[in-house]
Amino acid sequence: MPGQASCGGTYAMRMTKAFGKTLREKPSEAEMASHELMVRAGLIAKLAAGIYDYLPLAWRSVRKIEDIMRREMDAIGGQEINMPVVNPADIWQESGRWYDIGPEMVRFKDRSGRDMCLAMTHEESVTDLARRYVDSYRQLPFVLYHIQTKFRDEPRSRGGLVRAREFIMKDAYSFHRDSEDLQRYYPHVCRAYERICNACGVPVVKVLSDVGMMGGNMAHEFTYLTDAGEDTLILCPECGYAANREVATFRKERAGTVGSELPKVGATEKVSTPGKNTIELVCDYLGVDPTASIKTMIYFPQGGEKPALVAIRGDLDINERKLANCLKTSEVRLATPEELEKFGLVQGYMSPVGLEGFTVVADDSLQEGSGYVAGANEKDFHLKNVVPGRDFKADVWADIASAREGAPCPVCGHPLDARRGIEVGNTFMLGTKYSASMGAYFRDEDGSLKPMVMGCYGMGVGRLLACIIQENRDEKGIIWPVTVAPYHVHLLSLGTSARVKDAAEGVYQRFNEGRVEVLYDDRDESAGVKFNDADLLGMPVRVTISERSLDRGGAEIKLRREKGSTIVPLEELYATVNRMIQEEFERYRQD
RNA sequence: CGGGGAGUGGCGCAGCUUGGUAGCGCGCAUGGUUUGGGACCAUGAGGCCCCGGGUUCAAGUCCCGGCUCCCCGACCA
Repeated sequence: MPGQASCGGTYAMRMTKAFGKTLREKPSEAEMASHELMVRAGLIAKLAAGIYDYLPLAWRSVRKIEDIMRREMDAIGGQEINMPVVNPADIWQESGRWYDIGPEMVRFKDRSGRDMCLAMTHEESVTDLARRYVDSYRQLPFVLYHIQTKFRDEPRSRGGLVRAREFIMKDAYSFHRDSEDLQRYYPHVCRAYERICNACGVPVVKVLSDVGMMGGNMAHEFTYLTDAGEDTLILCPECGYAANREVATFRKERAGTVGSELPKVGATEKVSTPGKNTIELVCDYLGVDPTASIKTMIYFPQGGEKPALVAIRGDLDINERKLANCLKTSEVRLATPEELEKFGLVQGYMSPVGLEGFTVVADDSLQEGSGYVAGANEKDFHLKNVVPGRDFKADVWADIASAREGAPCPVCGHPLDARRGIEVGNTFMLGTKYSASMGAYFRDEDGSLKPMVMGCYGMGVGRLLACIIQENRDEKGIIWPVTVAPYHVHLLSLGTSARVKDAAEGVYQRFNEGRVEVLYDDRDESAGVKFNDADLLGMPVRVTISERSLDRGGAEIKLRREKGSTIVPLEELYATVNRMIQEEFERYRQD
């Protein structure tokens, strides 16, 4: 069958022989629909928090998902390899990540005391491979990928396979002569990613994202939109702008502020504002709009040396991801009230005016306008007529504001939407972060030695499986897209009469010989149990054989995703079922 | 790591307030009756009530400590 993944040569399975069972009730551990269904249908079993067994049905799907990934990665020049789960520490020390990454990476010593770790991703090992095998620009570009189990000791696993600690991931790495070549290649990966997700029945949107621990200069996420998601995306319904909230921008338009109406303001003026320790209270009290006020917070960068004083327009919120990025640190932490006290500051009355010893970071929203209200750095007092640049200087001017629903789109100005989603895959333009630090150089045409320019592209296999089920289901159970269904056909017999049994066995035989992927419910169960299990397990085509169907002339055929059914004579069953499967595949055909 | 919740046969839960023989539904086993939407009858098996300490004549229940798991947040793919 075209485009059809094989499952190790096993086409048919009797339910009386199949390992696993279905659960009638919702397991207490499951919150998300996909998680509940995967446990109830006997797809996965939890061994520990975030650590799961994949049972036979799930594993068949996993292999089909992987084959779709292979097909698409091969189509854009990928070559599959496999890299070790266990890495020696030294390559991670070379890249620096041994020191940057926290306890989410599992570290241990081997018997001779050598530092080792469980690779949570494979930039280091693939870069090591590249530096040992590549000498010349003539060998570039190339793309390697592998599909492998990874372990990250997540602070909080959730949603079954959505966020597991041990998970299967497809990771691809491309190596280029220069960044232009990477930029030419990058869109091909993005297209492949969309094709993979679409082939699996999971719609995704491509959004701008933070580079995170990978480093590099540009990154996208491929996100499945669902309320059960854990990422927040900022989307423009008008022009298609899409970004993770971590990096999303927006137009900081001003609406009738004091500053814009009064280009020239006098010296700052200290005013009494007893008890007015929030933007809302102080603005109400002084009768000014929050857009004419300055919000000030103190943060400590990771490592915690010099604190940062962060100023932003009063109506906006600080985006800690953006702040961390512009402070060139991995994360930031808000100062506690006790720490503020040590600096002689009071929460609610702070401002950058007249303070020293801080890295002052100001949001670019404050670059325009003047005559702001800001804290006086004294309890119960604020300052009026504060002019950024005149009354305080910032060490860094940057966009550190958090985009939110309703803010104007940075591209077209239309109000933005905020949606939840699950990140299925990501693509990074890494640049030379790893090749330069690990010495992966090549000789270019002009004789010069250059670091290879890299891209890396990850996609979670188990997470995609969870998304497939989250998206393709109803109140009765899973509705597998045929492309990734464990079996294509669910054959069930009702009743114990020899007539029915013989007919069902005959059909099963015929399907088996014809290599139709069929799950045969040959159990001695009541009709209700069999139908409900068939709905729960969700194979695309259901074939029912019973006294009633035989009286009506054959077997009943029903698509899981549709309501109606038809009776087909037994002689025509094989051909009809094959045609229906073909038609189902057509629905997921790409291009 | 902060906040909340839960650990009782395989699964889902009650019992704990007010200490006194460990229960229900589903599942499982055996026999029988059933078979188009989670059937019925009968019989039966299955428990370190998360762990450790304490109080008490007596602890699933009260007290102290710990572990595990789930949810929200932080963080992350």
